[in-house]
Amino acid sequence: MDQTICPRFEKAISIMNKRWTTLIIFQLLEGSQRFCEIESSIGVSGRVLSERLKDLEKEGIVKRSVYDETPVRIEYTLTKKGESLKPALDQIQKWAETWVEPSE
Amino acid sequence: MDQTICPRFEKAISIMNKRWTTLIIFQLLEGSQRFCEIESSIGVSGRVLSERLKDLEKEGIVKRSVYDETPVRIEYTLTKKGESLKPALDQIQKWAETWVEPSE
DNA sequence: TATACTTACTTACATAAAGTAAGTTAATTA
DNA sequence: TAATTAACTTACTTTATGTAAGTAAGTATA
Repeated sequence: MDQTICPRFEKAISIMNKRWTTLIIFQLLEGSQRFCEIESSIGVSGRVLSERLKDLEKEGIVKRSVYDETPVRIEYTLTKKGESLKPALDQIQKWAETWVEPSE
Repeated sequence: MDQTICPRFEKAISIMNKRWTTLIIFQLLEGSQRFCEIESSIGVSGRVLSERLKDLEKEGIVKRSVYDETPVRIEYTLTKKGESLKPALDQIQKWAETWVEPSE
C-alpha cells in the first residue's frame, strides 16, 4: 500500500505470481504447444489452463494460432515479450540447481 | 503429472509462485526488516505474511532473529540461499523495465 | 494511575481462486 | 454405430486469501 516498490516490477510479479503461469511459459520456451500438451506436461487443470492462456494472451506474452486443417489445430506460442522472460527463468533454474534438494 | 519438468525447478517455482513470496524476498534484499515494515511496504495482510514468513523460514530462505531488548525487536533477514535469488529477481526487473507499461 | 498506542502475531469468518468431474462440439477411427 | 480426441466450458467442492477483531507484552501520554 505504501507503493515503495517499482510499479513495473510489481506488475511483472503479479503476472508471474499467478499459479501455473511460470510453468506454462517455461513449457512454451521449448516451442509451440497445444492445449492438451501443456495440460498433461505440467498437470494443470483445463479450467485454469484456459483461464491462464487467455490472461497471457491479453498480456501479449502468448499468441494463439488456429491452423485451419481438418481437424483444426490450435497452438500456443510465446511472443517476443514472452520469449524474453527466458533469462529470468534461466536464473531461477540456476538457483534451483544450487539450492534446492532433489529429494522433495 | 507427466513430470517432464526438472523437479528442482518445479520446487523453486512452487515456492516463488505463492502469492507475496517474491515481493517479500524483494523487500528483504534491501536489508533486514521487521514484520510491520514488510506488511506496510507491500500491502500484504498480517495473516498471510505470518504464514509466508514461516514457510520461508522452513525453506531456509529467511531467518528470524529475536533481539532481546525492551521492547523485544524481531527482524527478518535473508539467508545466503535467500540472497542468491537476487540475480533471478534482477532479471525479472530488467524484463519489467523493457516490456511492462508504466500505465497499469 | 488509567487510557491509548505499538509490535507481532493469532483467530474467526467471508470471499476469491483453484481443483474435480462431467458436458459440449466437431471431427476421426475402429 | 460406438468410442476417441481436442479444446474447451459449466457446475460444484475445496483451498487460499482477505478482513477485521482479538491477544500479550510493553511504552507513552494525560
